[in-house]
Amino acid sequence: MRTLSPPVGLPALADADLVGQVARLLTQAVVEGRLAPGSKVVEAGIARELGVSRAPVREAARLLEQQGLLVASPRRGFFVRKFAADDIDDIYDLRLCVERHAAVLAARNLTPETRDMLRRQIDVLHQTADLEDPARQVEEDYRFHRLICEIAANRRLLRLFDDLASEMRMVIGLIGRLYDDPHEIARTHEPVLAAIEQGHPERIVAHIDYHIGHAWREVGKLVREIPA
Amino acid sequence: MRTLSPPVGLPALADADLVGQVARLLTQAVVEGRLAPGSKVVEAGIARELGVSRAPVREAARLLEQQGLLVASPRRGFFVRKFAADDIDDIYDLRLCVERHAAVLAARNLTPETRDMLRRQIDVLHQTADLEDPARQVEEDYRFHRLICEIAANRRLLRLFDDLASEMRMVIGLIGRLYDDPHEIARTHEPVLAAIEQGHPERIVAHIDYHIGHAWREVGKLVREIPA
DNA sequence: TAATCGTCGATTGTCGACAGTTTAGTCTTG
DNA sequence: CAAGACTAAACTGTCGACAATCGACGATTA
Repeated sequence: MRTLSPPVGLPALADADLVGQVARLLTQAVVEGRLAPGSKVVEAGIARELGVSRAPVREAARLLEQQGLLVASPRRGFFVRKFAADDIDDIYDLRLCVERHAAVLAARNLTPETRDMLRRQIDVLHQTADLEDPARQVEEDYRFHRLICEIAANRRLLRLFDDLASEMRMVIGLIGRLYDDPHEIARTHEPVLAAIEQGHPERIVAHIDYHIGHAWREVGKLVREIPA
Repeated sequence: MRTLSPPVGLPALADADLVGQVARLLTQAVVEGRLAPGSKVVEAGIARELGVSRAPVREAARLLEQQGLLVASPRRGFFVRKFAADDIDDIYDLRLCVERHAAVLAARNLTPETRDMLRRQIDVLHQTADLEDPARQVEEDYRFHRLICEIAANRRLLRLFDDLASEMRMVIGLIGRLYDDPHEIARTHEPVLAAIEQGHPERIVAHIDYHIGHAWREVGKLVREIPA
């Protein structure tokens, strides 16, 4: 008798992986602003608060360092990253570079199935727009762009997008609010998809530039308004 | 009286940073092939061999994981990354994306000083070509491309380039040999610089594509010849 | 009075130890 | 003889402890 677990899509049982949990909690604390930018993250303090030893906290901190949420200073500890206007520009400039490339590749790989996935995600964006849940809206927005990277079928590129997304999440978290009209945002994704469907690299790049350039300017403006 | 330490050019005291040293030694071992791809990296073993405890080894391993040299499998440990042909394509495709962008930005920022730095680095490439030292040649090659990223003046982009370079170093290390004629390689950098000096984005991209596409094809060929 | 030195508490870097899990090897069984 | 169950060794994840180092504050000196 085959008792070998037939793979049902179970989400891998909320791991007993301490490092991951600590990393998630720290990320939340940072994004929600409970840990102010520039403030020190004391290993022993976090460890005590969570009831674990310093080892997992340390590893989680190193993880978040690589993700750009914390910065490590040898023998002085970890600090919550401060974002200057320059950092915003660096991040969005790189994002532009990545997504242009991803979109062109995605157009090349596009199938009816993947096309529908993008289409459906735009629908989700419209539905989410009614929910008055900005965090969710941002998340679904990223999901659309992440889909493009998935369709581009370059794992290294997808990982980079995820790293950038986590940095952007932090920035957005610091700003607090973001979009004025979520429906408007949802709509602006449509020309991007249309360009990908049509497949002219130049037109794709132009629409990606417009779309991301818009976000760039918005975020940049807000960051300059509320400086550290 | 101002006795405030007048800055004498002291070389910043070679760090006693264990993690960094372990990371460097592990990287060497991997690049030199003493740790075969796919083989397990046992924390306690490395620790004993280096006369340190497992803690710094663990942190170093995590670092190399983020750099793509090792892969971690929960509760099973770290393994030396195996590169398939797909991985090569992913990496070089992303490199192409990054360097196109960097070169265009570099052209925009180019000053007489930075122009000369690039020019001089091409000279170094020619000089190194006579040394019959392939590792050094590859290193100086990267230095040229890294310079472009520095001139582009996007720190996030520079970090990405460094990450990609470390992955490529590993691949090159596995292949062993690389170029047939180092002088030829040195020469192929000249049109890239010329295009950057001229400043037409399209021409820059075209030359970058040609230059990196060449390396891509060469490395790809060798990887397919010597599969895991 | 201002800059430097010395001291003390707080915090990191590193270590050895233990528990639970994985893996390799052996034995059993159909 | 192959496949599965069992056992023992090896390894990872986590912990608490200790020494080295850092930052702050008060003492000291010109």
